[in-house]
Amino acid sequence: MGNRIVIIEDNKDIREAFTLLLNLRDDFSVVNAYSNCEDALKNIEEDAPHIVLMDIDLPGMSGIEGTKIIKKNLPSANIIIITVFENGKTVFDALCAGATGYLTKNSDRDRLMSAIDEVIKGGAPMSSKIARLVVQSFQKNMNSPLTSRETEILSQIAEGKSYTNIADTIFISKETVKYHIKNIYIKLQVNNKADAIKRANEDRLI
Amino acid sequence: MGNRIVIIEDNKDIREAFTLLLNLRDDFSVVNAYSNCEDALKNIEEDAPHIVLMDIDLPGMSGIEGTKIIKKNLPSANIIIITVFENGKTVFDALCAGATGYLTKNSDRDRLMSAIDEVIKGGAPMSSKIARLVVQSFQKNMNSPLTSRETEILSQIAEGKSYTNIADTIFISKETVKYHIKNIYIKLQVNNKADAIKRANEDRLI
DNA sequence: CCATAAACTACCCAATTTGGGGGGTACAGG
DNA sequence: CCTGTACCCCCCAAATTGGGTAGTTTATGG
Repeated sequence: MGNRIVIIEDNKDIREAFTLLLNLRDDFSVVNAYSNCEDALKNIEEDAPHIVLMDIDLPGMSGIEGTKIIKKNLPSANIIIITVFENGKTVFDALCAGATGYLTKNSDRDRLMSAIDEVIKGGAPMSSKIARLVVQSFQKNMNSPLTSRETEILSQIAEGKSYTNIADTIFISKETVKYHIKNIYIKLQVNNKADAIKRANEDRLI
Repeated sequence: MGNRIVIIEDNKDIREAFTLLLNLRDDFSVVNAYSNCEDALKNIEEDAPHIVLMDIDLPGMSGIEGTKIIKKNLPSANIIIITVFENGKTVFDALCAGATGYLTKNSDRDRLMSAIDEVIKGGAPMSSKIARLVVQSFQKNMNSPLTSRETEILSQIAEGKSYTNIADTIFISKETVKYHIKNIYIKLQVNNKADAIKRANEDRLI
């Protein structure tokens, strides 16, 4: 029951260190180690990895692009990103692309091992800061200037509904919907739907 | 430097077991343990906890409602949910309410300790299944019927932009935007914005 | 090399939506 | 009693939307 592992990392030293380290475990088997996504993709179906350790900053295609394509061609692969990047955009791009875990490169060797174990057990290993970023992305603004009715209506605006449609779903008149939207626009200092939705997302109002 | 901890858990045995266990550590100090949110909220500012261990299924106000109010009154508090629920809705409601961590009740005592350590270090401890749920919530559909241009335009529709606005931001004519939207509607089998956005969210197209 | 898909542009039309301006009632909490 | 919130109604002009039809160009793959 050796778990098949593929490594994609352009730094030769790191690549070889990972390979040696992981092969020490008899339930792990590094089937291939590549220096770029293009080469890895040529063999991804034959390699049939359960787990891919993926760098982001690679020559040619980025690890995020590579993640998308691997998940398309081999959806069962669990991809763990290992990178120096810990800014929000990169993290969320990687997760959207289909990454299962996200470790920063300061993680020690034990953490790498335990991350793979976690993935096998159905988890999603992340470095502390990354996990906090991810969790914070769900949190709503606790000091919204909007009333609950206004928030409710703004949510539906963000779903693309028309005033008429909103009125029908929350059982008030269209005129009342307009009344609330006018107040929302005043409070958010905007004067159209798009800007209101933008503010709502920026300020986590919905 | 004792980290102030408050426990909110209606089961007396668990509440007392947690209290005893945590007080074994000299860097932890359980300042109070309550059986419901209402009582806890009366003293939350004097208790001034760094960390709150919170059950969800409580008499009176739920732990999720309680989390919202605590985060409103004491935003610096880090709330760790400890519960039997591991369904998606409950998890996301808790995170939206402001929870920093989420453990299921089958977690062992060491996990409880390490979770608190993680929170103090700036992390967001989650049980394996929960972390996977959270990470999966970001993943896009790899088999979208839409072309990349269509996806791009649908995203902007979902941001509440008008055709004109979209046309200007991606430097194509308004007529071309209309052309793409017609095709999007055909592919998604809808005939208006709201339904398209709904389908896009259901099928994780954007 | 040809077929196909994708991206692009254009014009027509009717119905709906939107944003802004008024005006009002009712109820709850400080 | 006053303020905030929620509710409802009218008017208006401009913009948006959805649907139809009719093309060009570019790139990719069989």
